[in-house]
Amino acid sequence: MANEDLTQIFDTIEYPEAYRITYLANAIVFPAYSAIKKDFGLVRAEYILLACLSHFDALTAQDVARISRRPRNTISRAVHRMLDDGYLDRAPDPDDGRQARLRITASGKELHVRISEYLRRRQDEVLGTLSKEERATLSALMKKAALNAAQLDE
Amino acid sequence: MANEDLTQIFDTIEYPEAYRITYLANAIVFPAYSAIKKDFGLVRAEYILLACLSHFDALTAQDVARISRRPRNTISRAVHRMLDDGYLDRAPDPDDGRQARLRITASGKELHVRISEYLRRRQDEVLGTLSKEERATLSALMKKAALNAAQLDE
DNA sequence: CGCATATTGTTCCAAATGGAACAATAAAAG
DNA sequence: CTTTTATTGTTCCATTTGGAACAATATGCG
Repeated sequence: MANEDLTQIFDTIEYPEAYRITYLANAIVFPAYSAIKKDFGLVRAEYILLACLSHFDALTAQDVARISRRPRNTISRAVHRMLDDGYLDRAPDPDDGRQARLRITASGKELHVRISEYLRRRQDEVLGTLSKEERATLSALMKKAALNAAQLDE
Repeated sequence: MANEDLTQIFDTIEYPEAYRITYLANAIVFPAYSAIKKDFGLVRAEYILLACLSHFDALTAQDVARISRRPRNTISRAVHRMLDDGYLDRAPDPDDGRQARLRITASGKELHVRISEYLRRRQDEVLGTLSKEERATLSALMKKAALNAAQLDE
């Protein structure tokens, strides 16, 4: 250790892009996640659920699992808690007895708006050194890769 | 659900860059992580430990915790398991009785090389649609942001 | 139709996780 | 020097996590 530069690994690691991506993800999500847990008592699967349902009309638990790449049972538990707390509504799908359609309630939406602020703020801090153009470029390239990733595993 | 486009959220989410970053991180890390756990029986903190020690001469457990943004106790446990398995060496710091200097062994390094392959391969799949120039641009911008993030919390 | 196979949501259980408190050591303050 | 304050690594404990098995329903195929 000593006072070596702890960031040299950004260049020496065998998978530099993957490392930087996960590093950035951690840098954004961990502090925001801690604050959200502390201030609202929500675990990650729960605010992911809110986020998904805020941007789609109605989803099944399975949809949320796919979108968020989390195991179904994690989502299942989150659904129960959010139902109990009144942030979600659930209605059986008339065409398929196995699945249920989930919708966010007004109070769920309101909670999501408050939580998004935490993530948006931390995102802006982490990306604060990029110029407007750099940030737009980064964003566009990440979208391209993310669309590819989404397609890879479908 | 229906067959709506599950990727529309990339554009509608309140924190688009943060969302894309974590989405990409998940897309790369989750499959690789599962495979590593299955094939080598290592949990995440353990291969993170290997990765850190493969790229620094000697680190304390605390250094690793800082580099990887994980709680100290998680790292502490990983250190014990890796010591037992012979992937690490530990020596008390002569100048500071509280800390111990960790080094990777030859077999630890060998294991790290094999594991990196999983991450590198998945990284290349996910970034496969980017041109060489695009990928270089993405990589450079992420490094800039990551360096900023590293500085933010020190 | 009838039977194999797949999918959805759930429960079970063992393992991983992380906050908090702790002892040991070091550094800072008086 | 003595007394606070900080840091390191560890253990404890409650919570979260995710793989596996499960029942219920749906789909594919003969």
